[in-house]
Amino acid sequence: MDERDVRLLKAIADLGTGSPEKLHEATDIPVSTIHYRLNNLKDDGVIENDLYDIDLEAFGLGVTVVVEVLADYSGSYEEVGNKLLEIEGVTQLYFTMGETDFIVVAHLADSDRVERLISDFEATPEVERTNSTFVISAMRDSHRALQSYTLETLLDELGIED
Amino acid sequence: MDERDVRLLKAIADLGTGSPEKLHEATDIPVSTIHYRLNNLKDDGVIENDLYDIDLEAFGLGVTVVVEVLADYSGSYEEVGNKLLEIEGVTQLYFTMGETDFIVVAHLADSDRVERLISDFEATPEVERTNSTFVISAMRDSHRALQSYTLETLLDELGIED
DNA sequence: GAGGGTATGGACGAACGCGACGTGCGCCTG
DNA sequence: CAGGCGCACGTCGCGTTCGTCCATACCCTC
Repeated sequence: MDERDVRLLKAIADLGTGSPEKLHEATDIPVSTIHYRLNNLKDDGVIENDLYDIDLEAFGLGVTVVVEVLADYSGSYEEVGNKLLEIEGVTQLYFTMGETDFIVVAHLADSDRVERLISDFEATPEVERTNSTFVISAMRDSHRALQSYTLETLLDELGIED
Repeated sequence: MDERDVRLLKAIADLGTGSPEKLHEATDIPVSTIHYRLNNLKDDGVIENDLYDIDLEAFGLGVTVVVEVLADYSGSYEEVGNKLLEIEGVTQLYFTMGETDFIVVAHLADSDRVERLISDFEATPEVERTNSTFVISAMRDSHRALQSYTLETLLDELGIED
């Protein structure tokens, strides 16, 4: 995996499309080369399916951390949240009820990077305290939430008659 | 949104493809209707992009919960984890270091369903205690982890020369 | 039974997937 | 250093698939 692969994958993530033509426009990589690269990435298991889900482990972001963030959001929580969103590696950001204010899931290259992540958090003035938990194994880390449901349950819970 | 829409979206999630032909095989919905339906879902904002990311709020799974699970995994943690994975609504499951054993992110239809989720957890013999946190606002809930990085950082952290 | 929304089938042009082939570059070997 | 080999990249072309348009059929509702 080299720079071009990374640019390609990032373009897919940013644009939200797998269209070779669009990716060409964004990356300047010739369309045929995009095919060539994507095929290799599929063979290598970095790309998992037609939806371009990425195996973060294979890609090189194998470290997952869950961070609880306590913050003083005397302004609005959105304001603080947006600052946290700008920190690199933050994949999920939840504003929550209860003891902690934000819960963050981050995907990082290695455990050394966790340090930087935390110091990025602490460098945000509104952040008062953080509490990080290392993930040993991500047994499921999917955005395809519907997978975990049966069709019946979905119809049921959404109140749809057959 | 009706049964067919749900079947379509679930097929996309299960198969990991957006190919109309494959979806037709899986759902028995005519190809032209698949086009018709998917277009409507895009217009309605349920499907967000070419990667078929789903707006869970628009879909009807607008409630997010983060649950810490304490378990007795005298067997293997995989064994317990696999049981937890079977519980409907579990989108992410992390086996972690530290005080808690598992951290779960779940997407549910409404807050009533949280009750059932928790009782599903508690019904698992190995589970000793759970601690759930409601999400007020999911400020980012993306699987496209690369979005949060700049190209430079990615290259840097993966140790790729330009 | 008239009319709006919804669903389906067919047909056509456009886009895509993929294999075949050509080129350039580095590296080994004689 | 010449020649040969292999890999990565790019170009071309063809068969397939996709997406859209239009015409028709369905089905409630009034």
